[in-house]
Amino acid sequence: MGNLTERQKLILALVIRDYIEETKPVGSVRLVKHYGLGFSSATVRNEMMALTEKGYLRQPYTSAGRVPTEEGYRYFVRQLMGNTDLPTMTKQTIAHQFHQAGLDVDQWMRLAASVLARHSQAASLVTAPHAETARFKHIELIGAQGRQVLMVLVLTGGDLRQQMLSLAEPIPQERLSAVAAKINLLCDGLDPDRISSLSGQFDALELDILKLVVDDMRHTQDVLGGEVYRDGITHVLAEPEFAEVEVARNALRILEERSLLEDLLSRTVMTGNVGGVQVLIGGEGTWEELRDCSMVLARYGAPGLATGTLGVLGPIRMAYGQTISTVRYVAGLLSDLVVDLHAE
Amino acid sequence: MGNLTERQKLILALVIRDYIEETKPVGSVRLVKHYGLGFSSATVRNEMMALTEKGYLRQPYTSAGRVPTEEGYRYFVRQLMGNTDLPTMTKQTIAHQFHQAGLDVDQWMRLAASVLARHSQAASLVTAPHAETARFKHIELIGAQGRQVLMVLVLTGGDLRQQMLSLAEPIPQERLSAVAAKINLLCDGLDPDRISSLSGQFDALELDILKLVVDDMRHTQDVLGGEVYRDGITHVLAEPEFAEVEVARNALRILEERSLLEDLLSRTVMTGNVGGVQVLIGGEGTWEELRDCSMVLARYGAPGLATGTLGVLGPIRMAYGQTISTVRYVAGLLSDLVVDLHAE
DNA sequence: GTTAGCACTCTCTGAAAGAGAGTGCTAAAT
DNA sequence: ATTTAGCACTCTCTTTCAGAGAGTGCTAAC
Repeated sequence: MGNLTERQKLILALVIRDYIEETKPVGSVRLVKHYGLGFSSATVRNEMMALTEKGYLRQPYTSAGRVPTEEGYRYFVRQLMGNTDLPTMTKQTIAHQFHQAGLDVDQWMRLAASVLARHSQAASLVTAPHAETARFKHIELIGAQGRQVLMVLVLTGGDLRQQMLSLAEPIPQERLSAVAAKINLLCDGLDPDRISSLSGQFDALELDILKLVVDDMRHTQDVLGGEVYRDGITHVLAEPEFAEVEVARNALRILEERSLLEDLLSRTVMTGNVGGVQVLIGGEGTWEELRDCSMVLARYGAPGLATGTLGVLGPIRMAYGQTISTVRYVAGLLSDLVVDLHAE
Repeated sequence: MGNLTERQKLILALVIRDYIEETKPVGSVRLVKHYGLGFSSATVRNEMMALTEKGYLRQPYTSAGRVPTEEGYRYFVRQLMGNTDLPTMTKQTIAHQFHQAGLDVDQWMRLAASVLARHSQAASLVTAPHAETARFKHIELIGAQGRQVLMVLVLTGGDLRQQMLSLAEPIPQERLSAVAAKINLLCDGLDPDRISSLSGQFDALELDILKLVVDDMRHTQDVLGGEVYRDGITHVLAEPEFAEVEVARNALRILEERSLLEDLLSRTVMTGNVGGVQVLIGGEGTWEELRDCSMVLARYGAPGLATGTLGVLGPIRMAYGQTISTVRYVAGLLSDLVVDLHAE
């Protein structure tokens, strides 16, 4: 599939650009006229034929204009696009919004989803940051009415889990506080496995609670342990490729079904490094559900402390440059947040 | 708009039933044949004319079959439907699922959204329960690294709020614990206003924190203070009336935009009683966004303790009987949960 | 009050025709 | 050896038109 000449690269890039803007097959004449090329439409036709041969363009039907193939988009993103970056103005506006939100993680997540959705004109997705390896930090047991007890579990990295317990018999608050104090003393900074190994030093009530603590800590390590924030679902519906309801359903299922999402994330961004942006174009042969759409994903956070995932889902005909730089920039901001939360 | 004869009621009910099943205008001949009526199609035509006159039916175009108007659906829901109830089997299955979920509120919410979506074949919506009047129960201040402090605030009813604070200077954990203990002692069971009035008894650091506590408590009283759980968005997209993308967008915006939702809920279910189910058919002249869809909403919980909202959004051509009974039943289950969590 | 009969209305479907856009090829020009 | 002009050809999209079909509303008989 030999390499492309400079002129072929130019034409491929222009076809993609034009198709993204106009949503209809790009013809040779239009290309020459609209972008003031220094050669004739016949030349463009010849080059287009070559690009079609190589699998980067295709014709919806004989003697129609050209449309980029998925392979074409991939080549564009990898080789042609260059390192786009958001305008400084845009960056400042976004950063400003985040600074106004203070240090509330929930706010940041919501804002991140909103910014991603607006700037990429697609559906966005943000998972809350959580520690990769959960370590115990603090437990609090607060008696509610009767046998009900609220257990609040704090893990390193600020992960917080709550749970209502229903005990066999009412326990006075003093006893609960004592239990919490003992656990806090003995388990400080330990991972779930270490905690399990300490069972000898606790009585029955304490062991009951420790078991819940360990379960909760293990659960927190899942990819999607925390909340998932979404936004911009209506944007993708506005795109013509999602006019077909079946296509739209398929795409939204990815955002909606936790199991699909978990599978997808664990096999993509979770294998990559923080900071890198991954682009999935049209399922890539692996994900049937993604057949008609693309995703731009990134992992953010501080490795070892806490990480999360964010990304965007839109049509394959997506403004990759703009979207990738937005995802990268927001990932950077959220990484800063995570570091700030842990910084001294 | 005089009352309807028994036969007119029967015909209206059958038209609605048939239209819900078949999604196409109902003709007089079909009605007679398909439901074995004891009178002729000409009679049905006469009655249909009367029903059209009264505003309960309409014709998409001259000499087409009849389709229910919104007014028709409303009459049906109010007068004709009777008190439907889910089959005992179905109820048991649902209840069983909930019991398996233990006492984890998050699980219950997710399950409720899932059950509602599946049984009504529409998009569902559940808000977590929270106290109507927030009362202080417990505060915990946990030093993270450096000047960062995690504040965990527990309110009566099990509402839990967390927040990361960034203090002006590092404070040792002993001091933080002392502050928390003092606040716990003095504010126990108080509402935000009372807490504000105590300012004389605290020093600067304590006042800083108390201010955050009060703000957080006030925020919790909002309709949508907590998390919103959604499910079944793909169901509504499968309905033919949402094939038009504009219509689908409009409907999904209601679910997506917090501000719209807040307005909607505060002006409907929040004005009603716990237990009652409210049905909104086609915007009711008030909500432009709801023009092409219906919602079935209910409030659940225990008044005075904690309440939440749940509901379903689907096309106007909705199986109201089935949906209403599902919403009612799930609301009942969640109310039981809330009571359980507070019971002694 | 109910029903059969019938003319009429309106949509839906499919076929046919014409317009338009764009290609691929050939042969000339650079 | 490229590049370009010219041109026939292909395929879709839109419009038009006619016929089928479903269902009504009216009238007159039961």
